[in-house]
Amino acid sequence: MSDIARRADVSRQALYLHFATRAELLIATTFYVDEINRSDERLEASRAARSGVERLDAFIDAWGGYIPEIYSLARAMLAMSDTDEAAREAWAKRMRDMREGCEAAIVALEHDGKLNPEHSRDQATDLLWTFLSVRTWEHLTIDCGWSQERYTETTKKIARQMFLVENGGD
Amino acid sequence: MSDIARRADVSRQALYLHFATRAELLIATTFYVDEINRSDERLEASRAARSGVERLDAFIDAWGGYIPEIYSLARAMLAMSDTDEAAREAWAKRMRDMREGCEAAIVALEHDGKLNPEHSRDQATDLLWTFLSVRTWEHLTIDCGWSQERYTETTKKIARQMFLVENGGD
DNA sequence: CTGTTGCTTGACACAGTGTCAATTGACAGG
DNA sequence: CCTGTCAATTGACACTGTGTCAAGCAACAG
Repeated sequence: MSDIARRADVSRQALYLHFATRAELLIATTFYVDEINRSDERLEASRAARSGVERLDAFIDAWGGYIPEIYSLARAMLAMSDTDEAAREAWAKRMRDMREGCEAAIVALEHDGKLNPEHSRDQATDLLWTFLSVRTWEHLTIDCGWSQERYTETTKKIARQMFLVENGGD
Repeated sequence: MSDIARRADVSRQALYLHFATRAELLIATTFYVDEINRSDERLEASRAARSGVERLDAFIDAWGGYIPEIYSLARAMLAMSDTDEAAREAWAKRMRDMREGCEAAIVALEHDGKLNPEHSRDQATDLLWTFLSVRTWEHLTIDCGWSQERYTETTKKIARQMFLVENGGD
């Protein structure tokens, strides 16, 4: 809080006039960051896609490309979630919203008759949700040293490999 | 530290006679837990496997089954890694060791001529490493509500689906 | 001139980690 | 029996970080 106050050129106590706790400040920051990054517009492309495969690719590009923008904040929120119930719930809600995007992509595949019957809709959604989690991104880019581009391309490839009933195009 | 001391029926200061910092205590605990859980024996089965597919399955069973045993400690280590360099390095080393198990399973597949050429050895290793990470286990079992059994079975299934050149048996 | 608003300074409480000094009790060896 | 050592004890302290509180100040509107 001291660091933030200094960077914002206000007193530490002034922060508490606006945010009751550190967690609350962090949560408010997530909304602000979404706003300046126009997170909703980013996901527009995937909703506009015609085929299921297109939608899957577009969603992976959109969300996968968004993660690096929010990673620092995501880390802070995840760390906060260990001790703060409100932060945990706020982050969980954002992730549930993101899961809906995953589900919509899987449903689009299903609608095209292209969803691999090895996986139910729910299971495919859970798996896609996991591949696109911040932790998975963190592991592949930071621990494995993959570039951002390699991350999105490989994620698209394995998603097609796993979820498509016929391998539809690379 | 107070809590631990109380549970161990010693004074808080006695802990500092044995472990210089909280991080050091945590790191020492990981060695202890490995010892009482005979973590090396668990991975024996996968080394004994004849075919690559068998080895892959055995490794997923062994490591996947070990995660729940160490999860609390892993969480503590991961949280500590945010602030403590020694803890980060200790955890990273354990994970690098685990990655060798992943690589050995992938190499065994490769040796049988069964590794899907879509993925290089390194890439397949990184992906298997990611699927078997504590964070992925955490996401699937805790956030998605999967049972432990479902986690290992599904992980085996997607590993076969992704890494095997011909779908070899379910 | 006055009341309100938003911020300031400066103090404090509380929890947690890590340090230090003095003391105690057990135990082994001369 | 005395003595040194060792491991633990109690009790204090420093330092950091979060959150609270009170008093004061500057700007601004009516």
